Amino acid sequence: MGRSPCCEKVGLKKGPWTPEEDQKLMAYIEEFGHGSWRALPAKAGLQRCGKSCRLRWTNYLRPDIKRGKFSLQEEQTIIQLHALLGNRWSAIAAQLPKRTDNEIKNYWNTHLKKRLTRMGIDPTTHKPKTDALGGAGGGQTRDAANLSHMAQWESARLEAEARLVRESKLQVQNNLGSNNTQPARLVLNKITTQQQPSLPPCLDILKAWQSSWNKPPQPSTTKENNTKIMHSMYAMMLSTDDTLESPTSTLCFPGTTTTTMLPVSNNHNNNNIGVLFNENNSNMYSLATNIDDGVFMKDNTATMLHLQMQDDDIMAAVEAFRTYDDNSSNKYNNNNNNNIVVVPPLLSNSVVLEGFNNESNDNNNVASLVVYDSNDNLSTEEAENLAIINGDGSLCNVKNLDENNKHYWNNIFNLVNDPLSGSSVF
DNA sequence: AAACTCGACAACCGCACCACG
DNA sequence: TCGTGGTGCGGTTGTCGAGTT
Repeated sequence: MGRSPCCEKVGLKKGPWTPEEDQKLMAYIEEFGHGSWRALPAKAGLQRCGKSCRLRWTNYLRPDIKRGKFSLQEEQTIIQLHALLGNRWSAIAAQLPKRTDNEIKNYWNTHLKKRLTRMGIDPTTHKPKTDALGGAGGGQTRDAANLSHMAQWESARLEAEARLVRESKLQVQNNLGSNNTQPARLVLNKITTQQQPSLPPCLDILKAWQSSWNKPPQPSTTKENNTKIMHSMYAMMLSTDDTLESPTSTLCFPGTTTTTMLPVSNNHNNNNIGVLFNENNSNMYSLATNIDDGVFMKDNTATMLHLQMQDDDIMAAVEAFRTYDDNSSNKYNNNNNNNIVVVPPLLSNSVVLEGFNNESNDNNNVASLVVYDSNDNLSTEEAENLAIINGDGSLCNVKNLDENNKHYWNNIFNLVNDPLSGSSVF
């Protein structure tokens, strides 16, 4: 036996609300409060069902609702919490002041979800789609990149989880008589904006996302360069809808026969990003070197062009690298190990991102995305496979990843169990 | 200029949960 | 304990405007 409907369906208006209806609803609630939603429409003179009134009020008319575009930090929080909580929009909304669950849900479905999908990340699991990219034999390039993505997102997810556990613990403490009556949401927000020094040594892309947007261009230092790397690699990837579909950006990769230059920015400040190379008719791709504030790139005639790129381009390059079809043979042959170069902005000569192939002697054509910092004196051998930029700018080579992962949960539990460890919040 | 497509967002629907008598 | 009303919640649909053909 079904329950009775919340109101008589017959004769009630549906569909978009008119300004007059909004005015009636607001006027009534401001004067009397909403009280029983079921009884409200008749009292307020509305031909609506109470449920419709409630939704209209909670999702649109409420005075404490912030409308408009989501900020970077809000996006960051949504992704973090979604990785942890899934489609629990109300729980996510509870961490985003003045945003409704419906608004967050819509924003996720129309923006963030698509963006992640385009990046090859399953928006449900927050892990790379291994099968979506792969044809037979094309896996290893993608595997390497996917591993990178997986590590990044897993790190973000675990960090969010740690935060939530801390929050829960804090709430328990409050319930046990603490004088701290600050809502947990505020605490969580504070945590969100601060980094834990003891975080697992994997990339926190969300921190990068946030910090990169918060920081204006500054003179280069190694540390700042690292921040900018994050900006280049991930902040752009995640924050720009058109990143991967730049109408002016056409990348050429092994197996293609033309060389296409990436678009050249007119913006000659240091925010630009330089990208790559193509050495045509050779099945090889050359490392662009002598990087100044742009990049040298070879065209069809092997003429070195000094270019400056916009942020979108770098992600086009990264995505193309990550998804490029390596089914055909001899792409990473010869002795040319340097397949892709992505140059972050504000770059000194000491930091580059490189795509490597170190398996040229067999069928395992592993083209990996490697972060190389000359300050670390990484040899090619050390840099093989995969490296990840940590949240603090240091490097985490994939060889150490498993070992690092072993410490993930320990770190999380340490954060939870030791309120003083690495947290300025407590 | 009209028809069509698509994205964004508001709104609806139905189930689940909770409080209360 | 059970029935009922009220509300929360997540999935889905509808509407509208902008862009494209």
